[in-house]
Amino acid sequence: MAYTSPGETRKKIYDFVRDRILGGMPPTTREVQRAFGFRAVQSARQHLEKLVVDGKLAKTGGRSRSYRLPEFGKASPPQLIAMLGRVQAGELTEAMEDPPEYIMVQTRFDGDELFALAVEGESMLHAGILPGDIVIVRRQPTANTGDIVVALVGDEATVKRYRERDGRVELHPENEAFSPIIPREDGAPFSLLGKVIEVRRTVE
Amino acid sequence: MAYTSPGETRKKIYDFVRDRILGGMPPTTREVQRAFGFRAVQSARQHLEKLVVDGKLAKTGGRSRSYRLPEFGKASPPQLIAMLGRVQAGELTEAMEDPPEYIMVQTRFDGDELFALAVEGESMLHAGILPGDIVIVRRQPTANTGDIVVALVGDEATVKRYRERDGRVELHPENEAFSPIIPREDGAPFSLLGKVIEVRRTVE
DNA sequence: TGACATAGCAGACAAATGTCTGTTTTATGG
DNA sequence: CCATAAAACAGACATTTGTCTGCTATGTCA
Repeated sequence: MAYTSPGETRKKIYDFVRDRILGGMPPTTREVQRAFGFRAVQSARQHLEKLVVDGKLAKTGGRSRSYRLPEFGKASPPQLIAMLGRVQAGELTEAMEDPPEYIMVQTRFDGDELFALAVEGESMLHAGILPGDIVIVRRQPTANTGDIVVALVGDEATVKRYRERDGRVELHPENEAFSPIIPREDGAPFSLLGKVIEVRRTVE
Repeated sequence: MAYTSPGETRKKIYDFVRDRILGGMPPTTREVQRAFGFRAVQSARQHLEKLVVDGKLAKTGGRSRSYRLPEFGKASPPQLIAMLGRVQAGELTEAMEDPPEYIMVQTRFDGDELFALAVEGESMLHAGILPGDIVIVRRQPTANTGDIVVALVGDEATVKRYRERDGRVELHPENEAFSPIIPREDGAPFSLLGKVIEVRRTVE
C-alpha cells in the first residue's frame, strides 16, 4: 500500500472501526487489514493499538472483535425494560401482546427497577408529553414536588406532576382543560408507582 | 454435564446469549460451552443452531461472534448512533466534546444512516419538542409534507415541520412566536439533512 | 418395555485471529 | 541533506473459533 502522510490513514481506520462498532460488528485485526489493502497484519494492528493508546478506541480483552468505543466502557450497560399495559385490579400488568415488548435504555441509575408505559390522554400536553408517548419510569414510593410521576388512581395509571401543598398530595395536569387530582379528597384509592425519568416518542 | 429435560438448558442458553448480545459482546461457541460447563463444543453448538432454526436467534455469517437477535417486529437491532453538535461551515460536525457521545436506538429501519441532535429553541413547542430534547434523525435528501425534518438553513441546523406548497419548500415552526422559513425567498443556503423519527427527553 | 427424539461427549481439522520480532520505505523538520 | 519518527512490509507462532463425523446417555411417550 502506498505510504500516506502521518495520521491520514489512522483517521480513516478510526472511522472504519467506529462505523463497524456502531453497526454492531466490530472488525477483527485482519478485517481492518483487508479493508485497507495492507499486505501485513501488523500495519493494521499498529494503527489500532495506537488508537487505543491515544484513547480513541478501547479494547476489552485479547479476544476477537474486542475493540470498542471508549466512553461506552464507562457508560452504564444497556438494559431491557418491559412495556407495561393496561391496569387490572389495581395492578399494572404486562401488555397483552404475545411477544412481550421491551425497550432498551441506558440509565445512570443502575440497579433501579424501571418500566415503560404508553401515555394515554392529553393531560400533560404542555409538559411536552403527548398521547402515545412512552414514559420510562423508575419505581419509587415517594416523590418530590415538581416531579412528573406515574400514579395509580383508582384503576387507572396517570401521568401527572406531583406536588405537596399543606401536607397534601396533589396531582397536577399540564393542560388547562384538565383538573388537578387531590387523592384524599377524591376518595379514590391512590398509590404512587414511580417517577418519570425519560420520555420517548416515535414519529410517524 | 448432567442431562436436563428437553428445552431446559436451551432456554438458559438463549437467555445467556441474549444478555451477551444486549451487552454488546455476542459469545463464541466455545464461550457458551465454557459458560455451561459442556465438555464438548458440539453440545453448545447444537443448542445454538437449534435456536437459530427455531427463530429465536439469527446468525449473520460463519464468522466469530455472529449470533444476533432476530428482527422481531418493529424494534430489533440495538444500534449506537453519534450525537452531532454545532454547525460549522455548513456541515454538521461531531460535537466538540472530545469523547463523542453516542445514543443507543432500536429502529425498524435497519441500514439507514441515523444521527442524533440536541434541540435548541422553542420553535417546536406545540409539537411536543422542547429545548434540550434529543431528536433522532434519519438522513434523507427529501421529505413529505407534514414530516418533521432537520434542515440546514445558513449555518444553523433547525427542526421544523416540512411543507411543500405551490412547488415551494416551507419550513414551519409549531409556535406562534416564530415565523415560517421559505428557503428560496430568504436566500439562505438550504439543505435537508433528514427526517426526525424519534424524540427523547431526559427528565431531571 | 422399547422406539425415538433430545442431550451430551470425543476428537479432530482448517481457517480465523491476536500477537510477536525484525526489516524496509517514506514523510517531515531542522 | 540528514536524523528521526511514522508507515508499511515479511514471516511466523500459538490460540481461538467454526465446523465436522461419529458416538453415548437420558428423557418421553406409546
